Amino acid sequence: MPELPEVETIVRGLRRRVVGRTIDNAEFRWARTAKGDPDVTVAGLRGQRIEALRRWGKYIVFDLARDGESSVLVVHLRMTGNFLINGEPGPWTRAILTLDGGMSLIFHDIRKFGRFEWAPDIPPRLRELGPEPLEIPFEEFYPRLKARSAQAKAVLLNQEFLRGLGNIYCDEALFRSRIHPKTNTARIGPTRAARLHQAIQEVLADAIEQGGTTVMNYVNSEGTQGYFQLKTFVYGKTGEPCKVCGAPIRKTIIASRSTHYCASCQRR
DNA sequence: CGAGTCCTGTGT
DNA sequence: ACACAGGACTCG
Repeated sequence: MPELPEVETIVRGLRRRVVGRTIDNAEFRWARTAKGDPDVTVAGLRGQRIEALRRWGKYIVFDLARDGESSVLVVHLRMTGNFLINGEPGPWTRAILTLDGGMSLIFHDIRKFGRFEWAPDIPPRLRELGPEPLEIPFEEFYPRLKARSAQAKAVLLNQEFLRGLGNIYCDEALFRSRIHPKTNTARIGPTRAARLHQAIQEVLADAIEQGGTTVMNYVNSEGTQGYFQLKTFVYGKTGEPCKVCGAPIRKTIIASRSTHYCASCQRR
């Protein structure tokens, strides 16, 4: 479920509740949720004060401090991960962070793909990711786009190009900018590139404003059902009429991911 | 590049 | 029974 807007929503929901608190204990009910040795991770997290909480692409970064030493807890929710504040542990609970003041963070993750990594600092792999899509100016975006020579959908999905876009928002941004997902990025001129840059920013901003996009059972950090949802134009709309022109939305596979587009609005 | 892997749940 | 799902990593 989570792409940049969903992660941003979760981080905003958690931040005011956890910053300034101390991790009294950590528990992994699914050992592989911890990257490396779970016991080492637990020992590393105990007694850490949460100094700040931020988002890095689709990652959640807890900035920690203990005895004057800083470190980070990096969490990736992958497909089905989520945090519940003060929730009851259940069959899909993979990790629990017990904070001071009688507070707990339950990590709920049906598919067990989510990962917790405790490290001295932001790992190199994260530093090598591309810029934040909501922060990159067009003057930087355009040459970056032109420097690639691959299908637009594959480029947008690549976290080394921009960090945080996932399958839904790639399809939606391409639709909004009327660019066919198979267009080679090296052949996108300044006009279309500007539309794409703006579409990316708009669709992410819209989604964040609405608390993300719910496909299946999205439950926010407070444990209540998500009520708003971004309306998608193409994602998951295969066969339905395009909301702009009425042509049926098509589905294909690009970079081994399902890709939705309107063949009439998005010409090659 | 694509294919396989990690996983469980849902829909056909 | 089988395809498919918001993601990312490893391998050939």
